[in-house]
Amino acid sequence: MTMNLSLTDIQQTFRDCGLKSTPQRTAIYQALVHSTAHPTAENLFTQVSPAYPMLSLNTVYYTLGVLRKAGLVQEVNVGHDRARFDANLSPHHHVICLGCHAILDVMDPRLNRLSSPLGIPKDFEITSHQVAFRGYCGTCRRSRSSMTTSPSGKRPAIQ
Amino acid sequence: MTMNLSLTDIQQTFRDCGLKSTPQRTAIYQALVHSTAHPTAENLFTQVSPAYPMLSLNTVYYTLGVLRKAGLVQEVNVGHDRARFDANLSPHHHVICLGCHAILDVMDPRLNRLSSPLGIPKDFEITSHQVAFRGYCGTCRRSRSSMTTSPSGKRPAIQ
DNA sequence: GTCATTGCAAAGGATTTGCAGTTCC
DNA sequence: GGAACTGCAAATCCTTTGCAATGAC
Repeated sequence: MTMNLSLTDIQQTFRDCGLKSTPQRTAIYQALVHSTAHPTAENLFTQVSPAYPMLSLNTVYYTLGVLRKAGLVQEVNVGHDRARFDANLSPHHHVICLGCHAILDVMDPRLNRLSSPLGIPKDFEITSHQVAFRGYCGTCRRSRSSMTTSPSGKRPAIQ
Repeated sequence: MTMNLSLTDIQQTFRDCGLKSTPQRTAIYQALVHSTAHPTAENLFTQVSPAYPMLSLNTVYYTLGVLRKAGLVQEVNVGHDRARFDANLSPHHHVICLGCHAILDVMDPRLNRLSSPLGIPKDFEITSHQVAFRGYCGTCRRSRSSMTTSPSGKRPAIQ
């Protein structure tokens, strides 16, 4: 989520990017801008559907593709599961909960200034970087600790 | 790629993890250990197939799943395309070429010591982090610059 | 008027599941 | 001997493609 964009703001954004402004497109983008949950295409479909019962999931995919190419949206990839989307355009990083797969934005500016990595070919041009922190959110941590605590304190070797 | 593991090393590793040692499993793991290319399941299938003509792609998936659960292999996710695998167990990071989708390991130890990120809930427990650098390798950079150079130097607004 | 966008249906591609036969321990 | 592993086939799930109708500019 970047900020509170009004409908007219969004339509102006579309115009600036040379995109046609349709009700579906506006609704999908607005839902994404106002979300911090990094929703999937289907999440957005479910959220926008009530207002546009004729909306098809295909349109959500198509729209997200258009917005991505226009640079208004980024795809966040965690695991090789379904794609998740983010309308936060400022450089930022992510924290991913391994339990519930929640994704949180991390705006820590120190992470934006990592020096170029050692040991890569000199002619490799780095254009961006992103840090992914993994761990367990409070809720998942609590439910895990009550589950996996064993007398020996050992974890099973597998899984 | 971690190091040069012999067949007996690999069989010992499997034994240590409580995994049965089969020819297919050994071949798949060996191929992965000796690769720096972060191959896909299908890459590994193609590579191992000649020696084991009866090998099924399913077995490759199954094996990679077993190795992942045993902690011998990690899945590297770049984009939401096919999963790629890495037998490098030491903490490390990745550089991804946006042109050819090559993935390089980055062993820069400074990246292993990032401080905990600001602005996340205090009860979120971070267990690991990984930095993904993106850019263009020398080859892709050269073919791109000869292609996209335009008099105005402007990039197209879309795509 | 033209071309992007939409919706529906079908296709595509990566991965998983079911199951019988085999192999490792 | 028993459980894990393998191979084949079919199923599943996310995403893309084809195409005719609609709508934005």
